[in-house]
Amino acid sequence: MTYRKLTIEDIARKAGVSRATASRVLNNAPGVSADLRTRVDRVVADLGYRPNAAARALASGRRDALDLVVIACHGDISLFGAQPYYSRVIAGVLAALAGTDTQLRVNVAESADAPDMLDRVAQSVTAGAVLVNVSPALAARFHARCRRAVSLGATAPHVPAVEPENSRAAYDAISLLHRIGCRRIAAIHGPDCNTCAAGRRAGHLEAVRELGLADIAVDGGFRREGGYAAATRLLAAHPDLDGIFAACDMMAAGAVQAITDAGRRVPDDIAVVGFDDSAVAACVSPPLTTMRLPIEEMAAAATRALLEGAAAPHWRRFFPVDMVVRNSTGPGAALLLPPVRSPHPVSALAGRP
Amino acid sequence: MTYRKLTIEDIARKAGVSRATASRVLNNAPGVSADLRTRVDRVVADLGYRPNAAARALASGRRDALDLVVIACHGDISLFGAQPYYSRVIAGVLAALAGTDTQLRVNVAESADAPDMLDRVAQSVTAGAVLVNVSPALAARFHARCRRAVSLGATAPHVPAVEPENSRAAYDAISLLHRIGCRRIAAIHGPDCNTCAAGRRAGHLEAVRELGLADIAVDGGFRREGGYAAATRLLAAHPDLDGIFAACDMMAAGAVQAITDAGRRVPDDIAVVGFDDSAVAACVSPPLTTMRLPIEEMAAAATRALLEGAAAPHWRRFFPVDMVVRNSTGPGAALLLPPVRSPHPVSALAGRP
DNA sequence: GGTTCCGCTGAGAGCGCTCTCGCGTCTATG
DNA sequence: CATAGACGCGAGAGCGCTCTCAGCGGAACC
Repeated sequence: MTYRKLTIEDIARKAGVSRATASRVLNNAPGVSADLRTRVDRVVADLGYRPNAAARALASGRRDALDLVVIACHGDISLFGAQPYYSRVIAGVLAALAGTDTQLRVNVAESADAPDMLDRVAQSVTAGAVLVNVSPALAARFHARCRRAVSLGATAPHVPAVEPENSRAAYDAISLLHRIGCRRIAAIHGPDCNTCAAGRRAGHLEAVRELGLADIAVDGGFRREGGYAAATRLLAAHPDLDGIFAACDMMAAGAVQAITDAGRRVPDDIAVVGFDDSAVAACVSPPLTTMRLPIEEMAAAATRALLEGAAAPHWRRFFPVDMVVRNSTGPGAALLLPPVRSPHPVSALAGRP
Repeated sequence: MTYRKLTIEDIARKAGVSRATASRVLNNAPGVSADLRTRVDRVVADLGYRPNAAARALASGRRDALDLVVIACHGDISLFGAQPYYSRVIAGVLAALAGTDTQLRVNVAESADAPDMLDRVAQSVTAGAVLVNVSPALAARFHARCRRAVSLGATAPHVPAVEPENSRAAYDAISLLHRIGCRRIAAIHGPDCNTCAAGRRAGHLEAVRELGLADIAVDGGFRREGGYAAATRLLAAHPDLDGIFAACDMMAAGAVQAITDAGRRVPDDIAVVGFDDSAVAACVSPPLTTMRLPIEEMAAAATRALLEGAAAPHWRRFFPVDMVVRNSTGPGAALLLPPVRSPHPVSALAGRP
């Protein structure tokens, strides 16, 4: 099957119009008579013509692609496959992109290669970029070069962002543990270089301060095995532990396993709260009480802001993180009222990382 | 900060060479003196120049991007976020792409829009496309237009493919259930339009035939809720059920939940085997015995074949699916020898879908 | 010294598209 | 009836790059 490459020239010739008119029809631009428009449309349909994206991008300066930029901590690119988080981000972006015939490009780099990768992406003119876990400094530089960027999560002040209330949510989670009676609460955090992990850590510290708890915290690397190892260590160091807050569900799942393996019970001996409300949360036994991060919605909002060009430098959209009470915090937790929220939950946290 | 767009012209001028020479240096083409080469390289580094991808693609006809093409069943694009499968595919592709400065484009469409999307992707010349769950007919058409495509999973005969032994693995899973004593075994399958689901269904049917089982099968849509609903129905219809094979771990997790909610025990009353060995498998209680699909490795292999241009029409690479025995099949299963495998496990299955 | 060959370089013609600009036609206006 | 404006259309100049081809100087050979 010889499938000769069609160009707009072919279409124009076949339809008996100029290249310019054909282009106008293809782009739904005004200033074409209905007659010619249908004629061109038919030829396009008959021949199955598709404009060449590269040529279009070059000529127009616009791009048909939106970039997702993810920086992996410590070169841990494999986290991308292990964490449900990222596929949920992609799902959200794709949902917002559906029907726009804008394509999604996925760029993942380790922190070491991050500046290089960001420069490359910034240079290629795109519909925009959704930045995931890009440090504030790099995000700022990126945004300075290519104005079309939105950060998923807290970042530099003048970079537009979609932010979950990480800090607030972590505070709420620990507050819940406290209210069901836990007094010796530990936190298993994500890696330092992860911006979300930092926000959750801040919330933990605030809870420690306000509730008069000891600051017991370890890093679980956002992985199940890390959560298992962290909980094992915590259990050994603090035999009186009665509550664990994990900064993601995968780590919480590992922690539950470690607790069980150590011969303790969840939630009777130790209550556990996870974070994300990912697919695993409901699969764990007992099912995890967790903080529902609206990842898909946030990613979709960031994408839409980019497509609509609505993302001015200080544009910001905050997403509440709701508590999903399941069994890992015991039967009592469900009966408790949700923690009291201020009307503008975020203002209280302004200035926090 | 005024960040004027650099072109190769700027580089050439600044380095005192022609555009052609600058281009040669940028592409590591031979025929440039070491002197000029270093001069150009330094200017590029100093100015932080990045060639424009669109212009490069247009001029060379090559593309710096590799496409991942996913067709979602029944318009169920949200499965992308709910199934760990897809992020593992992406992780595998990204791993193979690391260091090649080829970018990944993700294209997801519902079955209804599939022909349209495939045409668009086929038209834009790319480094190649990894086809996930594209029907054999569409894959064949796609491959006819753009020779650079590899299917992940069984497909049309002359489309290159990386195939897991789905059928064999499903057979092995059910055979395990049979060997630990299950006699009333049901299967929870994926949606018909999913090619992997079809392979697993074929293996189930073979097991039914060879082991003399009843053909009890329902569709669980590759989702946890679907698995829960399916198991609930199965339990009601077949009170004597003692084994369940689920075509993915998410459905298996749902099934375990349903069994527990129905007051039966896993594995004591009903043994369960999942598929994929995804992140949830280990989180479920009891942890799932499952078939480990080397998704990342397969995706990486497909990607490498594309990059190296090794994917001739009949190119094929088969991946064995190993059994991971955990507790959902009881303590006895671990003691059983793995099922006997023929030396070339796939040849026996040749001609199967 | 003349010829050949070879390695390095630059000029220039596109790649397929968009978009400005100007021309011609057609309708409202004074 | 002349003029202005609006509208539809085509010509043509790029977008930033690659790649062929011709030229040029120097080494090798007769």
